[in-house]
Amino acid sequence: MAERVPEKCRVEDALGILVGKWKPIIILHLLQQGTKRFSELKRAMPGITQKMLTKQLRELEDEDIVERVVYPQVPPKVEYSITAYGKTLEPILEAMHEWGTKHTFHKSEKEEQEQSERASS
Amino acid sequence: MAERVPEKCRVEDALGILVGKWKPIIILHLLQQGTKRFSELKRAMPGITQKMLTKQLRELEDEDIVERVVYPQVPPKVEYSITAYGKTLEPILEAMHEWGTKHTFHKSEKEEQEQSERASS
DNA sequence: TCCTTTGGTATCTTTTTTGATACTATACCA
DNA sequence: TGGTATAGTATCAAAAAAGATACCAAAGGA
Repeated sequence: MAERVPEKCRVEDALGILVGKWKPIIILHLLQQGTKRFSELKRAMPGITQKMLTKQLRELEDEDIVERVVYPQVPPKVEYSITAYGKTLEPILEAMHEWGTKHTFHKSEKEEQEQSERASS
Repeated sequence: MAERVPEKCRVEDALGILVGKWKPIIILHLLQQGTKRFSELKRAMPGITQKMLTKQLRELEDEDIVERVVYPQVPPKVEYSITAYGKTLEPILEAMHEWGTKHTFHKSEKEEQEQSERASS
């Protein structure tokens, strides 16, 4: 791709949305499991605090990745789902998962190699 | 892709390598410009501190993404380049750049829409 | 002799993220 | 009357990331 006017780097924009200890997990979960309510998400992610989950969901909502629907009930019911736009993230996540899988393998290979080097010296 | 044994999510592994305020910039720069010495990298990224650049480069080196070559000279000369393995990150970065570009557009569209909504109410 | 250059390291401070904990409203149920 | 469930918010503390600044070695040049 020869670009005569070098466009600004937008990698960070994508990164900004995926980053955070919980965001990829939340997105993946909603992509794979469909609509979920708050408490279901929370139960599905052991270790996350309410505050964190709320915050991450709000940020994803602001970016139009996640949709939030409130049912006027008591006790409250709020459902979250991935927007059509949010689904466009899927290829990136898949590419990252694939690369990550290879990387895990690559790292363990490298470690073995280093160990045998140490052993023979 | 029907997976019977659900593999562990590796998105985070990829994310871990790309994340950091400067890493994508460094990787992209080295991918596009080839081998560079430390001072060239630093000059190319206004705002980065020496400490940060060193740290990020070390981490990328540890992950086998970047190679570091020291020339025994005074004053020192150290060259950095992307490894063959590091080049496998390119498709991800490209996908992210592409998505990020669309996202920038999407956001500005949304804002315009919200503004006209406010105006008509 | 002193200054410059390069590629760092060592400390300290500030900012940003993340986590822990307590608290709230309100319908329903026993 | 008291307890439960849901989806939060508010406050404070801890940890992690980033930034500012000072320092170092040793060759070469003025």
